[in-house]
Amino acid sequence: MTLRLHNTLTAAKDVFEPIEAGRAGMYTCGPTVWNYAHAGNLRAFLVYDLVRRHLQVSGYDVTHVMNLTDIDDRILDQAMHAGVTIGEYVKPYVAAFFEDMGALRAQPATHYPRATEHIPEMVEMITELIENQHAYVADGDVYFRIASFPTYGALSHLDRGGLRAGARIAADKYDKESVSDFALWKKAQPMDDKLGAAWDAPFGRGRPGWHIECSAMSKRYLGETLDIHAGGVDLMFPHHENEIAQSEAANHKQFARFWLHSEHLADATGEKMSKSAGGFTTLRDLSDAGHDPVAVRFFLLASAHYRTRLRLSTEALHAASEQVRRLREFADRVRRSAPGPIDDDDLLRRIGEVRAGYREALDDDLNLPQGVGLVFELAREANAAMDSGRIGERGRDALLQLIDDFDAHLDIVRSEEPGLAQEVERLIAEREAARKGHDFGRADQIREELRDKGIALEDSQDGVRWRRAR
RNA sequence: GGCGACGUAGCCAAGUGGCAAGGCAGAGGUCUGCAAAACCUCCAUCCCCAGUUCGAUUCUGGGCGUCGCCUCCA
Repeated sequence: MTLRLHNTLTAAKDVFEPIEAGRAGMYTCGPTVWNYAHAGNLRAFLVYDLVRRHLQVSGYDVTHVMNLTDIDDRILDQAMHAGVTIGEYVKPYVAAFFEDMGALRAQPATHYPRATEHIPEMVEMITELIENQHAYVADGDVYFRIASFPTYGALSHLDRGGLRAGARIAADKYDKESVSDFALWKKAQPMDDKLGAAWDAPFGRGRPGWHIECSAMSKRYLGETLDIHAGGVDLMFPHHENEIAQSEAANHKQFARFWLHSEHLADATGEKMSKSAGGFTTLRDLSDAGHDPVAVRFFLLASAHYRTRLRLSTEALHAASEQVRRLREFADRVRRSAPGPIDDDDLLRRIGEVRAGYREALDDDLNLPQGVGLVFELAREANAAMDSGRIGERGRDALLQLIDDFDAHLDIVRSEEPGLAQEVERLIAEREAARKGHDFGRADQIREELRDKGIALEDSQDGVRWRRAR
């Protein structure tokens, strides 16, 4: 089986081959911690998690680096208004980011480098770029000279001539050779020292531009050529294009072999969710509205392929939460099943088919939605088999393996149900006694009491089952 | 203006040159003390028009619509 990933660089699904056999180095653009991450940011971060998990499933030893941008114009503005240093300003948002990632069950990255902790690496790279004529100093600022990098635009397939010059910047505000030259270093402004946002450098005191951090930090942790670089589509231009220019101009080596870009999450009106546009939804908002973070995870990851736009809606979130519930219920039932010595070759064959199909779907550019569709199909068949006792040891074991397969990506089943609290157990026993005595009034009353505590009871042939419910 | 993507059921969506996955919602059943869960059944002429083809939802062209990027952005 071969893993194929859609590579923006070639605009095709390429077979993934790492530089070093068995190892994969992945750099992913993390959050700018100027605010809470919104659901669209989280989608991108979960896509990184999916890539990383599937690489692991495929047998790679993955080094995953995700940067934290803890200095940029927005942070500077906000810190100034709040009258604190950027370090102080950013702190709660960094904490919130890790909380969110934990709640969403994203595997922690290997490294979370912060821009402000890697200034020397950036200064070094900028120095190199100035020395080899790819960058120049202009009135204390340092710019990358795009004219010196002929393949600029190759990633986003943008023709430089077609760019609408000066659309968003006042061309006369800067001393640039060309309007599209971008800043590597910004001269310190009067307030910067007070904000803790200025560093000394051979080319003058100041702070780094946005793009240089990724080039410098990825090199520090993963070397000059990355196996995979991932980010949201909106970073493709100019951010990733600039990273390529900086890194390749400084290192004289290909920067990244695979570029993966995840599509946007749209809001209910169908428009891209963005912080600057105002209306955006955070994980906290969703939790407050009663959505389980794990259901949010499933929604963001499994309801649509990562390269298609996905629209956030209450109905879609509810659907995701039902899907999670069904898969958990299914896994729980398989675990509890006590199969006999039964010939279940047909079921076994189907499980084999679905496991292979699931793997194939994921190998085909991480098509988790398709894989999940297969899983649901099989869950129905397997539930029917269990309903009628047509499941044997081997079928049960194969189902457990399948559950492990999909949970390696979804991570919605494991570490569930910590064990019956004694009080719950006592109430269930009391209710069972009442039912035996045909005191259904008391039995229903107990079930209601437990429901109020968030415990749902289900009477089945194998006894009473319980689960957490909202 | 330049570049690009998308349009599949009430909703979210996968997919293929040959009878259109899956989930949610809905309807009807089976099971159950009642429920729940599970299972069964039902629920789509794939935006429109041409063309290529034995055959098009899939390929080509045109149209309509929605959205993204074009130096804040995941």
